[in-house]
Amino acid sequence: MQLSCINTGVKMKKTRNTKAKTKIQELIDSSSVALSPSEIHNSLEGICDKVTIYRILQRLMEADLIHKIVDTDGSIKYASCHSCQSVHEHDHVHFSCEKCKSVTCLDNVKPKYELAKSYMVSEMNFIISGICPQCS
Amino acid sequence: MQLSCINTGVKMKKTRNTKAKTKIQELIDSSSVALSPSEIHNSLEGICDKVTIYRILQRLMEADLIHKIVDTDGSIKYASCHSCQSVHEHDHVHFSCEKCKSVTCLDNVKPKYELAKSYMVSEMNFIISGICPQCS
DNA sequence: TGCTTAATGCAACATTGTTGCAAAAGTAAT
DNA sequence: ATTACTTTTGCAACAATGTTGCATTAAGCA
Repeated sequence: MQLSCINTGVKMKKTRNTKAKTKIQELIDSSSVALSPSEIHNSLEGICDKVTIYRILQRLMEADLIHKIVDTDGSIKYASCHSCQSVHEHDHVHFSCEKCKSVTCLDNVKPKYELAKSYMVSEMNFIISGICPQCS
Repeated sequence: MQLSCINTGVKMKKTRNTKAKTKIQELIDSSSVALSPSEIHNSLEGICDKVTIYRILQRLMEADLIHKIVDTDGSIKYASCHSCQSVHEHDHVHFSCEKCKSVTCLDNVKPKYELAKSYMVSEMNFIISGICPQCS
């Protein structure tokens, strides 16, 4: 049984590889910065509806092919999962440049913190804003 | 010259203490969890327009009386500045409970990370989601 | 080729946040 | 207290982002 879903976990759903899905996945994979749904929509220039983009992004998330980043202003961006292979973790830092407005993954920068054991951690979103090396 | 603005920095603007501003400030100060603009609006039950709330929150931010937190889903919440007195820093961790949906400041939890010197840091938003002590 | 079901487009809607402008209210001086 | 000045507010209208239902289209398998 061939599944396009990488997730080897509990619930497997059959997902189909459509043109739009392939395009979006390629776009995110080839991008050095995280992309917002509207940026993706503009890049694809009417290849599909905005609703479709939201739904495809959701599917790519569930398939662990991309991950979501919440930017400093609360806007949502998506980036490819470069650093995570078998183990799927997004505990790395993101950087948001105030000048060029780019959001990038700092895959090898992982924050250390001490939390009381009474907290059960499932996810984290760590974004640092400032000026990136290219802009300074 | 008496100013209601704590910010001792460059540009000082005279701000007036209105009923709505006082109420909002009191509400945020007395809350143990971070509040969203709509939550504030509901709590105040029509004491003022939603536009006014956004503008007051902006003013309280500029006066360094409150700070903004971007939740896991990108929604914006505001919390009082308990931990920062003269030095105004928001380098502490926030916790977002998936069960009770509360966002709290962990004032004494400060993450450590190593960033290349080529990055100029100005702010950070670190939010960890999971289950809080009260819900587990 | 045909069947089943996932995926899409469209329209309509919900939420959040913003802008301009006239009216109201706070603050200081008279 | 009254006046004068400026900030603050309310209203309406708008913009951006994201969601839902449903009919239609198309992917993938037998």
